[in-house]
Amino acid sequence: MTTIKDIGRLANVSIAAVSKVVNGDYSSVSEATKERILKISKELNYKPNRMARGLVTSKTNILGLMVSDITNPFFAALAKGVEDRAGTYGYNVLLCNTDEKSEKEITYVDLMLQYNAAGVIVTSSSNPESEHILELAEHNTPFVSIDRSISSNNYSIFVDNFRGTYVAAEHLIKNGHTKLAFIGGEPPGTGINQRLNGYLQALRDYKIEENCQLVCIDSYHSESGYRNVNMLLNKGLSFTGVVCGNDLIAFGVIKALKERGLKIPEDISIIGFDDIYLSALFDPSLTTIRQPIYEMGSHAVDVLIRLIKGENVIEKVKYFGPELVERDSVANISHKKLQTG
Amino acid sequence: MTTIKDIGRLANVSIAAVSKVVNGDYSSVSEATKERILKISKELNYKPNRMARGLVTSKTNILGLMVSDITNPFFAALAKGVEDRAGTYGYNVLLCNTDEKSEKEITYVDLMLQYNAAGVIVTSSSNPESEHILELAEHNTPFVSIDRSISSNNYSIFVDNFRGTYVAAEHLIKNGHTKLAFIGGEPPGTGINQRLNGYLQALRDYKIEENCQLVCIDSYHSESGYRNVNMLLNKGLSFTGVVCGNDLIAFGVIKALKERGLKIPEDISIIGFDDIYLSALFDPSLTTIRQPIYEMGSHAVDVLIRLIKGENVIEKVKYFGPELVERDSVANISHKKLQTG
DNA sequence: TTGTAGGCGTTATCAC
DNA sequence: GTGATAACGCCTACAA
Repeated sequence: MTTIKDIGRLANVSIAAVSKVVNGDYSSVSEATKERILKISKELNYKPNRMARGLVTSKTNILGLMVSDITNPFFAALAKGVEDRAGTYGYNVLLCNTDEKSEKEITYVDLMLQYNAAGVIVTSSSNPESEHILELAEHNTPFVSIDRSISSNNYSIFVDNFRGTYVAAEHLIKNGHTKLAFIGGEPPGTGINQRLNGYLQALRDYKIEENCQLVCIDSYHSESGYRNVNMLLNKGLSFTGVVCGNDLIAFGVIKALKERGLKIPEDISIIGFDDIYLSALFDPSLTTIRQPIYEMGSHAVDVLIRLIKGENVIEKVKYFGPELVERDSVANISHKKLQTG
Repeated sequence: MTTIKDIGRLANVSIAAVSKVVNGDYSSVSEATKERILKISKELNYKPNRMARGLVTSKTNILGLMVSDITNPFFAALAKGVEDRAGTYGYNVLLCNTDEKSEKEITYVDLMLQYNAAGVIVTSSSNPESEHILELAEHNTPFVSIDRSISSNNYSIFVDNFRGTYVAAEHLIKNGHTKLAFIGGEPPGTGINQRLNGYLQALRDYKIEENCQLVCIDSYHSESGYRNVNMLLNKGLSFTGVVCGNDLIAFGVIKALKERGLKIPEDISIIGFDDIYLSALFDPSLTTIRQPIYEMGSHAVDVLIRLIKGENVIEKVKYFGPELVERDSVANISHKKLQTG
């Protein structure tokens, strides 16, 4: 490990000069010494020790990104958006997979604190408790949350979840569906509640009687969709459409329905949420509510950097618009209804 | 930020005593002072500054994990295996997504070096050049590679890729297929070559004439499968089965075939590689070659920890056995052949 | 333009 | 048992 001391010795200059030059500050060194230092540091393949640097500056250029399930392509896409944007600012991102365990989340918050992360981005978690996230604030480490409310006054980014499922349910209704199931994940802050609420509101607005039995709250994995739709069917409940909490759930639902010989969308229409890249590959390709996740990740970084720099951030909470992506998992059954009605 | 100095002052002891106690070494402190220190450090919510610690010990408990595409559930599963295992050793993992760009890989290697990672795990990359990885070795940071050969003598873990595609092709052949296409990703070290070779060897062993036109090497994304199978079909080439470089490619292939009205597996049989969790959800569920990725990740950590501790590692290269997972994307057409033949 | 020196929070050595 | 104190590598006044 070569240090500025080594370079200084070989270049016959003080470590102060070396420090300046390797940090790109040439303001008070002669051209000659600058060249000498640069040359030698390259020859020795000098790499600054960030531990030492971090010790004195008490800041690093690390951004933490905490996701609850890296296995979900949704979060992978988010990670990409965050990484790309962070790169443009010269920051590196440290991806932390909490696996939906709040103990892991606590560990990672500690880690971020102990390694002096410049800032952190936290995403939704199945665990509604978030006090430990506030530790970041206590230690003056700025953070922004995505699709998760931590406290009443932190910086956060949401997709309009309410509107998303409202549009989803509405889309089904406009296609003639009146018996709609809802299968969602566990409540992560206000996130899933809003999704549930959007669905419920759509039912109300269109004067459709709501049936509590058709509402399932479980987890955000495909197994949840698989399990719950089977449960609904086993109970003998009837429905022609299901609004899913995310695309993975939708995949599970589709799997279960196919196994039972049901056809999608002819027999049952499905609508997802997120629009992960696999949704277009599925058969049928999934009609879903797109979250502009890449953009949300980018924006989170923008906000975080401003916070780090102590600059002003105007919007404390920013909502992104969800967007209906029509593909092949929803059928129009208005015609059918007229026949039978 | 409370430091050991603060605690020392409040507890009326030296920082040396505090340092010992907070590190769990009670060997040379009285019960009384120990209690006092513990109590105060808890009250002040003391967190050791790892920068400072890392500075003096010149080691951290960070393990780097470099993956080429976090969007691929295969790597997400690997990350899980690595994280879980690292946790049992008290190490934290820093997930680096290189996005298949060697510039990013270089950046991350630097980062690992600069932050004194205890060790790093590198995985396959589309980029065959790997000299920059050797920088880790130059700086005495141990590393182990998964499915990628860096140098002739680094510690590495492979799945037997050759055997994997051999078995895949053999499976198709045993089901009566004689015209087999191969669609793989770009050559990541020996990885893809081995996969291609396994396929070729199976053809030879079963006396099936190989047709270069049926071999496509592109990338590991679903688009690659989609694009290449369409190309083969557009060329008017005939084949009844395709061996895919990974499951994502297989998904793309399936998508393309369905769009053309072809039935799977009736018209064309598909076999993947990896067995990501989505393969079971697909329609048809994908017959594939399973890599025990979680176990491979675990093992990589085991090896890495031994290297970090300077312990002896017997197997420099470890091969894991791939496993055929039969599902619904392969049809037996022997019967058909007999009829027509 | 250049160099000296103090200090960041820890660990670890060595007296007491 | 306890406590000074010297590193670790770097940044940054402040002097020269």
